[in-house]
Amino acid sequence: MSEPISTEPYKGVRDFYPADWEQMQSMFARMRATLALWGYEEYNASPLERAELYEAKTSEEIVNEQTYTFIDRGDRRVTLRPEMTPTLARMVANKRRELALPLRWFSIPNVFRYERPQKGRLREHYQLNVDLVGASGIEADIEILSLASELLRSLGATESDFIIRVNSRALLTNACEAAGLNADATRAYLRLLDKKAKMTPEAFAAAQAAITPNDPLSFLSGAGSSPEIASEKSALANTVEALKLRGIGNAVLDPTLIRGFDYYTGIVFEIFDTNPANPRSLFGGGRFDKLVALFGADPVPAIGFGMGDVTLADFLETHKLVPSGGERKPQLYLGTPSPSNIPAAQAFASELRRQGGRVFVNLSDRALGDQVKDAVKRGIPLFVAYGADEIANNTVRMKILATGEETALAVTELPARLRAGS
RNA sequence: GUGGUCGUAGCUCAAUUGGCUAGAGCAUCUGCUUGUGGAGCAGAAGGUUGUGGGAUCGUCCCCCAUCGACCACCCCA
Repeated sequence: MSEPISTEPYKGVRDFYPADWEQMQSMFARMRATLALWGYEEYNASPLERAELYEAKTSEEIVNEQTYTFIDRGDRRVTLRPEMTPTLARMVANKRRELALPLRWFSIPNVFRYERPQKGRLREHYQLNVDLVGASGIEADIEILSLASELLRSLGATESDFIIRVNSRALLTNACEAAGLNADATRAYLRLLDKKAKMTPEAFAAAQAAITPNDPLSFLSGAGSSPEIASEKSALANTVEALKLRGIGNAVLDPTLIRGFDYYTGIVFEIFDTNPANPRSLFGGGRFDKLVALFGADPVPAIGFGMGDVTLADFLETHKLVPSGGERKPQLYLGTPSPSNIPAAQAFASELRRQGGRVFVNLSDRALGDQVKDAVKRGIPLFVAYGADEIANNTVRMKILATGEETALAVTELPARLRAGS
């Protein structure tokens, strides 16, 4: 005998029992409904990708230390996708000539990172990815930011629950260039800036001095500022202003906002929870105009964001916005006075299902009273016994378990009652 | 990858601090109750105390390792 196999899921991943999955699906269903209203189409892909896909542009640390990468039996290096954007870019590049740009696409993939699990962070999570591909310019930026806001609102959040911080990678890299930083120094500076909020001013100043004698941020205005910086700044300000005019008042400029991925080229944004109990970043995104061109295709501008299910669920939890599920549960428990009635009950259930009823048929030999209890425990709202009497008379008694009320019905009336009660 | 807290029944927790057969509530199953309810009563089942070593006359309790969960870093969603 070998060791018994553990029933626990693999470290950092979750099992979804029906109640859990129902909750996930109901969260996703609302997002899908909103996205459909905005004309976004759902796509999907395999979680397996060639490892090279991530080596060019995803952040170095993620690729080196946080991916599941292995060699397959054909000596190919394979990575379990840590994020969806490179897959999207690959798919777009692959069919570049036949796709009608701009694309409004979304997906809800599971993505994988080899990390130490903790609050809001697991080794596998589901991440809504929303992208607008093939449109550059401020109107595309505004649409994506509006949609990000609308998705939270469609889940019940209000503007006071979150804040949208906005910045521009182009602005920062231009400023670094103006300050005389080379590409490596720029990257180091951006990483540093990303941590600024967590550092003391003295520590930040010292770390900055180690990279450059100049303060790149000082080139964002005044004498050192270039025409490119000026135009990017006004575009960013216009974006925030336009959002206000369109009813999104919780967007603010934040010159220290960076985001981790190296592929961002323009606007970047991040949504933060305003609740002091959960002050973390909820999700974010940005513009990645050069990613598609990596595949040798023509450049295609794109902007999008990714929203993880774990942080989103935490957000909904802290704001008491947890969606209720239940739309897919059975409506009717068909009880059988005797096991010998089961074949007839199954046939009756089939007929009810043909007419749209969601029916659960008892398979046990328990007494009818226990079957009623069973229906209550399963949360099935209606109970009908189907036995010799019902078969002989073509009538049933439909019991509403919440109230105890019983109604006598011809069997032909039952489907309409199920549709009415759904 | 670094540091910390914690692992007892399916779940939530006890166990007089190292000393009798590891207990209770909830949940499950059976009976009272063979054509319709959640209650009640009676009963049953459920444990190698995460796992493996060690120290001790003796361990759920102490030590080491390991696995897992949680928390803070790192990084990020």
